[in-house]
Amino acid sequence: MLIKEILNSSMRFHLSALLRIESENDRFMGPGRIELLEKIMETGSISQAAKLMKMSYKKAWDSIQSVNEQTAKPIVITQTGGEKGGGTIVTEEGKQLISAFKQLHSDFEILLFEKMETFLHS
Amino acid sequence: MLIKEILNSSMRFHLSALLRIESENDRFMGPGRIELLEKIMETGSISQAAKLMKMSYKKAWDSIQSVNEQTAKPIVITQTGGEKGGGTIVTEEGKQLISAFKQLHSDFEILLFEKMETFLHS
DNA sequence: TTTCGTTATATATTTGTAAATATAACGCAT
DNA sequence: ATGCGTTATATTTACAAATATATAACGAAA
Repeated sequence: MLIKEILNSSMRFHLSALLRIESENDRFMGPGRIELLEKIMETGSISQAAKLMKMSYKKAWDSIQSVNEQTAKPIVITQTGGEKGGGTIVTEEGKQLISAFKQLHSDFEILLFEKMETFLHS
Repeated sequence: MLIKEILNSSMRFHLSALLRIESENDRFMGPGRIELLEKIMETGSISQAAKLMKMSYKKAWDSIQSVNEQTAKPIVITQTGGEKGGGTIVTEEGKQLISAFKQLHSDFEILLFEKMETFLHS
C-alpha cells in the first residue's frame, strides 16, 4: 500500500523545512535574518528595518550582532550618532552572503517538492 | 571571495533543517512524532512512551490524536480499560509510515551535507 | 464489586521567549 | 550648547507553549 493511500485523501500535505546555517552554539543565518539584512539594505537603518518586519528593535540588533560575531569580515557596519543620528550599511560580503543563501534556499524548495512526491508514492 | 572566507574560520558551520510533513492547518509528522511512535511500539503504551521521552502525557496523546485524524487508515489503535488497563498498538500502516519518513529523513541528511559544501565554496 | 493501569479530558501552573518600555551614548548640524 | 534620530543596553511586561496536576472513564480479572 502506498503512503498516499494511508493519508486522508481530502487533505493536502507538503514537506516543510526551516533551512538554517548554524555554528556550534548559535544560529547564523536563516530566512528571518536574510529578510532583516535586505530591509537594512533598503532603509539604511536597523530600527526602520525592524519596524518594517514588525520585529522588536532588540531582536533585530541581537541578530545582526550575532551574525557579525560569526564572520571574519563584517556583514553590516553600524554608525552611532552623526548627521542622521547614525545608520547601518550592509557590506559587499553581506550582499554576497544574502545572494548565496537565497540560491541555496531556492534549490532546497525544489528538492522538498521532489522528495515529497517520492515519499507519497513509496 | 568564497563564502568560507567570509565566515569565522575558527567556527564550524552546518546546515540544519527540521523536516516536517504538514497539512493545511496541522503538523502531521516530524522527528518527535516518529520517536513517539517508535516508543509506543516498544512499550505498547502512550503513557510509558511519553515517560521515556520525558514528554508530558497530554502532548503525547494530542500528537497521536492529531496523526490519526489525518489518515484514512489508523496509525495507532488505543484501547481503554481491560486486563492491563488498556494500551496502544502501532498498525502496519503506522510502521510503514515510520519507515518511509526515516528513509526520507536520512536522504535529506546527505543532501544537507552536500549542499553545505557547495555553499561554502560559492 | 473492587482493583489496576491505562486512556481520555479539563484546568492550573510553570517556563521560556518575545515584545515593550526606558534610558544612555553618540556625533553631526544648527 | 541643543536637538535630532540612531545605535546600544538593561529592565520590565506580556504572551504563548509546555508541563504539571487532577479527575473521570474504561473493562478485564480476581
